[in-house]
Amino acid sequence: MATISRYMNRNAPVSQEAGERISQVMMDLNYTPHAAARHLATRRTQTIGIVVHNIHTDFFPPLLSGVEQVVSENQYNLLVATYKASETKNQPPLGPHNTDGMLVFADCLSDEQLTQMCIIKFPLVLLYRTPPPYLKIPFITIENKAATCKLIDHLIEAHDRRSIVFLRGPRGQEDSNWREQGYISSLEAHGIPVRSDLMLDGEFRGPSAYLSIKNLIAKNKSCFDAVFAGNDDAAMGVLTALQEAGLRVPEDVSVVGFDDSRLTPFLNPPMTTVRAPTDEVGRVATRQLFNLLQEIPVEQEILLPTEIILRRSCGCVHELVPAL
Amino acid sequence: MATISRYMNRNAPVSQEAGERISQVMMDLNYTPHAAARHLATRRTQTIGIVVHNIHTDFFPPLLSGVEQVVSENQYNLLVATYKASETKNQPPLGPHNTDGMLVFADCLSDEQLTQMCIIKFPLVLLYRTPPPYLKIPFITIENKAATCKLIDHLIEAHDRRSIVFLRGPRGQEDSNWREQGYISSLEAHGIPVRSDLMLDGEFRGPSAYLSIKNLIAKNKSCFDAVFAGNDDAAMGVLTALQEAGLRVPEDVSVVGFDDSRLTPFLNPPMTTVRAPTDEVGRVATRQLFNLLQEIPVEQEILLPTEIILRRSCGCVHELVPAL
DNA sequence: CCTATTGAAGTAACCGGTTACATTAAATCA
DNA sequence: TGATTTAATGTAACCGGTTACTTCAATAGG
Repeated sequence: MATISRYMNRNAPVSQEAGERISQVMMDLNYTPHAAARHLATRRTQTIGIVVHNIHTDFFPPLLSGVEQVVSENQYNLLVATYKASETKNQPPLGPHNTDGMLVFADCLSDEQLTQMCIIKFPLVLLYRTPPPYLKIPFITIENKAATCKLIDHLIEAHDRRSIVFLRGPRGQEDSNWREQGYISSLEAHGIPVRSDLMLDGEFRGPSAYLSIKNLIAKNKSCFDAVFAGNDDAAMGVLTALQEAGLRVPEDVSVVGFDDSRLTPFLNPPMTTVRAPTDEVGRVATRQLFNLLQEIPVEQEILLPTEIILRRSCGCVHELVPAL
Repeated sequence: MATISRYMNRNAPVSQEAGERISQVMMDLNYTPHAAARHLATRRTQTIGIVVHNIHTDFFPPLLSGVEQVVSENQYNLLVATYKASETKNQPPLGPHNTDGMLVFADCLSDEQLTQMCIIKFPLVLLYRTPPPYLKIPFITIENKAATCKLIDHLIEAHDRRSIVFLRGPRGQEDSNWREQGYISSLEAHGIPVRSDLMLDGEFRGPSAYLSIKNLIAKNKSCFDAVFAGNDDAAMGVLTALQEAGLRVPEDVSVVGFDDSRLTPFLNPPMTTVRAPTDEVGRVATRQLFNLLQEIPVEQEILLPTEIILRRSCGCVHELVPAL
């Protein structure tokens, strides 16, 4: 038995002959080692987990895809769970009991839950959020504020927009706050007053954004000339609401998003947005996590750059054909 | 120890007092049971797996999302792996050793691999494929042929298209074959000859579709007046190629897709396509798998209906605003 | 030639739960 | 009241591997 184990793990010498017999018998019996037994004995699950809010918005696929890529390169398994601490009293479905480490998206886990996991030294990497100040957890974020600021600058300077609606993301999500800061600082830099009646909920989702814009239009159709949608998903909802109201994009209203998700160049009109390297976030974060697992020192903080992408929805002439 | 186990699994009476002590201590110690130990003892992993080709195309998110929903309703874990038997010699990353059952997308696993798993009675449900005739594995498919046929009928009858390009999906994927059958039978029903020079590779992916159309245009710009793209992803590639060549959609060329993925109504022009209940496939399949796990008899074969959705890309007037 | 080292394989404890079986006390029954 | 059932708990084997420790033979070193 021990020899077999040593053969399979190649962690001690095994005679040629024994090796051949083992591999022969393994073939004959169609043997695969029982993962649970191995996990139990080694205390390693060869599995990492990722906790996200949901899977079906355009935002997650590239993230998951990046994660999955690195995970399979490392011959690990990937457990995917949807969970949001603020919406349930259940324990998180993933943790030390079934994974070796975890990627945590934004506010899926509460500060207390993170603290618990830190106490037991459970390897974590945070995506799109910073840890509470008393915890040392590596995290990956993207440049939100500067990009948003530039985008708003562009609306103001290039397209002479002054009444720019800002759609917030979900409360408690840092990206949303930074984008708000960028919005405000751009307005202030241009001496434009920040109007709270133009700052609405969007929740980074189409339906919610749609409703916000629809309500705004119901109150006063011409009180705004541009919309920063929060993200691309919300931007789609904005387009719908504007179209319903007979407002033209970009002639009457400029619309800009965030993420540069795969479909933005195909929208009508093609959407001006901020390119965020979502798949790269997934890859980098997963590599960080694997480093943690091997106790290789990791950078505490990684900030990935973003870049504004001008297309037609802000008012720019845009003759480029969508890239694939 | 046994009492604790019984308390946690509630499968034998435990005194009130003992129960309280246990739960108290569990809180104090911040105890979570070790999944691997449990798996080893019970021979159940409380985990199901899904094998797909990749995650990042628009097709998979709704599928995964549907699966994940049912999985978490059942308090199970979900292992996600990308794998394609035809592209590697490695063993599949998922199987009896780490899951209780598996969902298998299309041709991710080979017939031999399926056979192996059947021999050991490993619960499987197939997505978008039928099992080889000698295996009894429940499967979920969608109505491909009739829908494609109707869509081609529509191009011919409503828009007077005669030279309709057909972009194939990946070889070995049944959906693609059925769609081809639908295409052919519609042409035949209208007495239009089936031209092999109009049947090109698309692989259900944008870049591939783009190249096929680009090549075709290079040969003869006006040899076709419509494109059935195979799926929506490919349709996006088609749009790009046409746009580059200065061909207008739908005036010069009608373009239609398949799937009705989330973005199709937002494309420019909004895409005529076939609505496939992808998330429902995920849910239904997962429910089937859970039935198998509990040895509840399941339907061997489930065929979900599809429905054609007319928008502007085929030439129909389309005033509806995209729904969210 | 004797000892130290190395290669290969065996032995058994251990990982952390589950569960069949045994035990004991309390409750029910005739 | 004694016999039987039921509730609650204890005991220990077991799930299927890993690995520290041991054994033994072959080889190298002095």
